[in-house]
Amino acid sequence: MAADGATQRAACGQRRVEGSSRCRDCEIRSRAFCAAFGDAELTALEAVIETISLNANSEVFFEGDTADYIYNVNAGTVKIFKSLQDGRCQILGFPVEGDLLGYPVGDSHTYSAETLTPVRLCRVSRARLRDLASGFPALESKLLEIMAGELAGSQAQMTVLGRKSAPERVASFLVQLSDKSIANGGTGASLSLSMSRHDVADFIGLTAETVSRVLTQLTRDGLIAIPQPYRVDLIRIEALRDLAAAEASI
Amino acid sequence: MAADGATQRAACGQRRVEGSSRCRDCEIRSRAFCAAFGDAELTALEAVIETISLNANSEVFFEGDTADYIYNVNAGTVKIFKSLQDGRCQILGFPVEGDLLGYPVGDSHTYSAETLTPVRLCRVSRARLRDLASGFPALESKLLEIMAGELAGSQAQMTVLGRKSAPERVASFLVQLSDKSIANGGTGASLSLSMSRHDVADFIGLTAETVSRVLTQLTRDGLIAIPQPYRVDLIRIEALRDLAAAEASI
DNA sequence: CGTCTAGTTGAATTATATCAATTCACGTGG
DNA sequence: CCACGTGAATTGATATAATTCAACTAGACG
Repeated sequence: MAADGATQRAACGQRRVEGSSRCRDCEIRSRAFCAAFGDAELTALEAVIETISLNANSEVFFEGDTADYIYNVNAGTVKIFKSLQDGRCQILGFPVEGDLLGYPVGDSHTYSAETLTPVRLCRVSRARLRDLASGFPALESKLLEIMAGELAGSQAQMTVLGRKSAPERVASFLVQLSDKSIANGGTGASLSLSMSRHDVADFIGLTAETVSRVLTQLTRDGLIAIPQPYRVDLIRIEALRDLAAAEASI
Repeated sequence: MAADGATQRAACGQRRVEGSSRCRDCEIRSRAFCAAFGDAELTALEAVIETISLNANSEVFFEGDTADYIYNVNAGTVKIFKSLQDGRCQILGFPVEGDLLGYPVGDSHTYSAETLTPVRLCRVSRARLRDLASGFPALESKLLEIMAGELAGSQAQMTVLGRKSAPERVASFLVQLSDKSIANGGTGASLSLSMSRHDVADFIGLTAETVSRVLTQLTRDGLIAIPQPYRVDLIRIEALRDLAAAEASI
């Protein structure tokens, strides 16, 4: 469904820059950093933003690249990850619509970003954004809020990676996707995955085989159902939450 | 050296509030968020900050507590961590002098904080800080910069926890401490640990026994020396870096 | 001088990784 | 429309890194 084979290099032709967009009409603006801008400032924002379309499996940027731009995901799913020398990979997250890609601080990107599905992005020059920000303190507030949210998420994921068992990790991952789906207006009961088992494994610190085994076991136990490989129905979501939430309930 | 036995609850008497401090004379101001304030604004800051002294092994706050204050570590070492229901623990970091404790966003603390050594803290009411911030946009910039640094650190640690072997984890930890020591003006060759083997284990996702075994092996291999349990000399630091840096060198 | 805790070391266990077939889903081309 | 080929997912057998359980050692402190 999502992956279509060869991880072909994103030729320039694949990266269609579609010119300035009309932020006024943007459906996800309220969820993105652009929410910081009032109607009055939108014109300035529109002049600075470009929309880009990418195929599945194309890179957006690499770790270490000069960070001239930051991006907002408009549609589709991206994976952001760090690579080790011998090919090991740690996926840091799966940004979707409304999520920020790249950080407003620092000279170079601290992770690589690659699309999992066809993706539409808004691209903003960091230099221009900085110019804008000087006039709108609300923007830095919003960015601070976003970064704090990401930091809290990273720390929760550190707990998953450092201290949870394989079934707990898988359950945590599913519950997390479910919550995100609910936040975006879905029911959270039926998930459409846009990443492979291997990507799931690289996110929660396991191997693809172990992820597969755990999913099979969860299916046998009646906690989930997998009608198609890229679809997961959460049947007994409270049981999944219990498994995931080895966390102390505050 | 650091731990002195029972994790006694911090009685109120141990939390000595010493009143307002003179930020002007603060030696670590340049390294803390207060660096955002110019000489002119320091008076306002001084009126809002309180200095607090804590014994070793006292809690600063718990995960879930209402976050009325944020803190700056002035001296000593703190551990910040998340707990699971059954007692498992993931340590997120070991803030030292100049580091921020608690985040300027969100209603409650997302982790617990406990001192490892005697600690001096600056405490600022978040409400008052917010008032100050409205006048000084530089403060939010500084906080954004700090949060971005912490986020990058968390993501690096995710890679350690998700994808590295036990020796690589220990080496990563030692190199990280060494770099921090260098950044603070030390040589980075001789480390004074303020945390137990168990705390190290809870930070890098291992058990205390495994940490101990790896340290013994690194000693046998001549990469480090451990003259006292809480002191580690890095003998062949390049070899340690190689071991730690399974990371792709950009 | 004895007690207590942290640390180290050893032996046995186990969860997960690794290696190796199958099976499955899906797009392609006949 | 169906056979085929391809990559992903699943399943099984085995290996192994790290944990667990347990004993022992060494400082620290009363």
